[in-house]
Amino acid sequence: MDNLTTSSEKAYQAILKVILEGTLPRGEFLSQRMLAELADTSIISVREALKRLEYEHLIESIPKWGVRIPVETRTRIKDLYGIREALEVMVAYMLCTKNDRKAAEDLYQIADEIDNIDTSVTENIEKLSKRHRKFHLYMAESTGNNQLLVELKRLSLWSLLYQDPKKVWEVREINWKTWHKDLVNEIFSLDPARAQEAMHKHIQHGMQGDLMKFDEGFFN
Amino acid sequence: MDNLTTSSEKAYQAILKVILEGTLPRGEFLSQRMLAELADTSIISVREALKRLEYEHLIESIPKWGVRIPVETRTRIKDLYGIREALEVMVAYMLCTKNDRKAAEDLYQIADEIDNIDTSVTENIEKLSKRHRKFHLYMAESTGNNQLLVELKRLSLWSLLYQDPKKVWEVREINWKTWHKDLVNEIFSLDPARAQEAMHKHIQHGMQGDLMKFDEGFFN
DNA sequence: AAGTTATACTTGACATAACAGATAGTCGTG
DNA sequence: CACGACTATCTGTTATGTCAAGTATAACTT
Repeated sequence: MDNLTTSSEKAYQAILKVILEGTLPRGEFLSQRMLAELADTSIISVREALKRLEYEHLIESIPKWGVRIPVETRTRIKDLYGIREALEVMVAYMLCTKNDRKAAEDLYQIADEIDNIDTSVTENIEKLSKRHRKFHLYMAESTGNNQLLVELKRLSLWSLLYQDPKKVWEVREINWKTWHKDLVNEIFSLDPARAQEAMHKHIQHGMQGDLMKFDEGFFN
Repeated sequence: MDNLTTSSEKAYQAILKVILEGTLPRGEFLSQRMLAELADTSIISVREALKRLEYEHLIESIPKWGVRIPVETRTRIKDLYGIREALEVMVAYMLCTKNDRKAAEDLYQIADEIDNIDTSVTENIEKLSKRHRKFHLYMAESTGNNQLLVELKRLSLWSLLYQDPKKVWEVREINWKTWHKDLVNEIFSLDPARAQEAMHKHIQHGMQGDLMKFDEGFFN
């Protein structure tokens, strides 16, 4: 956990916690005073925290009216995944044109670890989720563009909102054993078109999983 | 100009104004009280405005120390252009796969307007800048992904920071008369690889112009 | 004269409280 | 019973004042 030196940070962490726990109802407006009491700080710190959370797509703010946790819709999911896809494809493109062999080897190894995890063991699922996050962040780091990393982290918070990993991974069983290794190979194929197309597919595949969850009414 | 109903908005507009005018020195820390006096509001409204400006990459904030207009560096320019490139390439990709003929025709017309403006007339330069902005925003709109538009607008504010259009456009004289029309043609070529590559080139070309300005010491 | 301490002043951060707008409930009147 | 005005009480917004921390300057000591 970060420093809780500043009061805004304290408010941020507290609100983030209850959001991720899912205790707050979606769609209903949240009272700033209530949140201040909950976080044991003042309203103004809460407001700063809310600004940040809005920026991270975890809440939406309607001026003069308040903030709320957005109700998910298909279009919202698709839109945010679109941003994610844009950034990740750019990562793939940059890695491809840079052709950093060290990064290629490291990534291949991480990909191998991911592909070989036995998902039938429930304990492994969380581990898989962590590895997968590490995988994508490592790619972003390897581009050398720090802003890309920042933006991707900002989005990754949102996707934590529905982290029931069982559903997420189930869908991907199709071509399981080489799914991530193939991606790495395509990225480092020295052909930007192939690299980008592989990443497009990768992200879109993930989105399909989340959309299925949505259709099944996973988000109350 | 937006509603100046809220006080934060007022502060935001006032601070944005002085930033874009370039009257504030880069690198030096700005006093919140001074800004509050300048915007004729209270400190807290200024603080909210600063948070937003930080998200828009116009200022950077160092906790417990204050905010300042960042000194530009080559890496900062390249990093932010990287984000821009990611989003714009995604726009191109989506337009290509959607293949909306109406959008194609509209865009071709705007591109034609841009390509045919006589840049030797100084009055036209601002017009050109506006058209170019419209061009890119129209593309983003046509994707149907609203978030893409939001993110691009957020970034476009930053690039306004060095809007001395003479320099910007000068560089692009090379293959002038069909530069934007070619881009539109490539995007709607039905080949995602070509669409993306054309947009990569387009943005990178713009970046090269700004980097040249930077090397010439354009940003004091 | 040099170094150290004290003090006044600046800054950002924050809490409290006052303000404005909207809503819901209630009381009173037709 | 119905309907309109008033009030109590929510809400977000914002101004004022306070606090702590850092900085420069003055003052004192050796």
